[in-house]
Amino acid sequence: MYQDTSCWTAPPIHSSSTRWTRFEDKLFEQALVRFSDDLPDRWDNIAQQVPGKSPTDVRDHYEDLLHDVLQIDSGRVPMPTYADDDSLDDLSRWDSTSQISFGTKPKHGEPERKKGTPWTEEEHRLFLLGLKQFGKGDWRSISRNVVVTRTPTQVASHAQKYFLRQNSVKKERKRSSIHDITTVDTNSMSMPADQNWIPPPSGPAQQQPALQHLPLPGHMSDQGEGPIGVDDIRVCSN
DNA sequence: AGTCGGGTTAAGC
DNA sequence: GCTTAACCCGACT
Repeated sequence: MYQDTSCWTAPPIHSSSTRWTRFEDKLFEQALVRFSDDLPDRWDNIAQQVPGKSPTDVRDHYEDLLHDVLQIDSGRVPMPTYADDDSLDDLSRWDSTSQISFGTKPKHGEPERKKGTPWTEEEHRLFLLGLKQFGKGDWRSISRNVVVTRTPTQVASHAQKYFLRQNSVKKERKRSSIHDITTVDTNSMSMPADQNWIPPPSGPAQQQPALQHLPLPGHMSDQGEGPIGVDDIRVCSN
């Protein structure tokens, strides 16, 4: 029972460049995950997924969202814009079988075990942000409002691995992992122009530059370098 | 071949 | 609904 995104009974779409409907938001967020920030024409691609929106629109919207998150993060705003909205449930995610359409969708009712779509950097960053917003344990809210491409179960599972990694990494890390990213790289996330976010004064002087941009593994076949995963992103304020 | 990382799933609370 | 742990698979050593 896979949900084909193309089969959605799409609600009326208002393609105003200023107003974003829930549905548009969904399309946007899904596209956000699909087109990682390492792709050249990211906003063009994403814009194509959201009818009526221009690349500039989606980029602005992204910065808006990021800004919101950062404000929430810094305790200025209680809740995210649509935190209590649940009218988008049916179109917010795929079944774990189909997941993100990264090209490898199971044909049809395949009894086979699904491989499981790896988390993207983007998703992991969102996860970390959600973690800060809603706290550890509220996977449902995180899934619902932040990492909309993952089910609560998937988020919980990812969190489990993430925290396990955090613990084991203290001892000694063997291979690099996506979970090594523990800081949200807000730069690579396109900081809002106005830079309203004020990093909480974390006592002593440490606080590295909010975000470290670590190279992703991608394909390390030719690069003998130690690849680092999505999880190298760490939430900054703390 | 053994080990590790990461995703899914089932069981327990 | 969340946590924990087993399980599985792919990739790395």
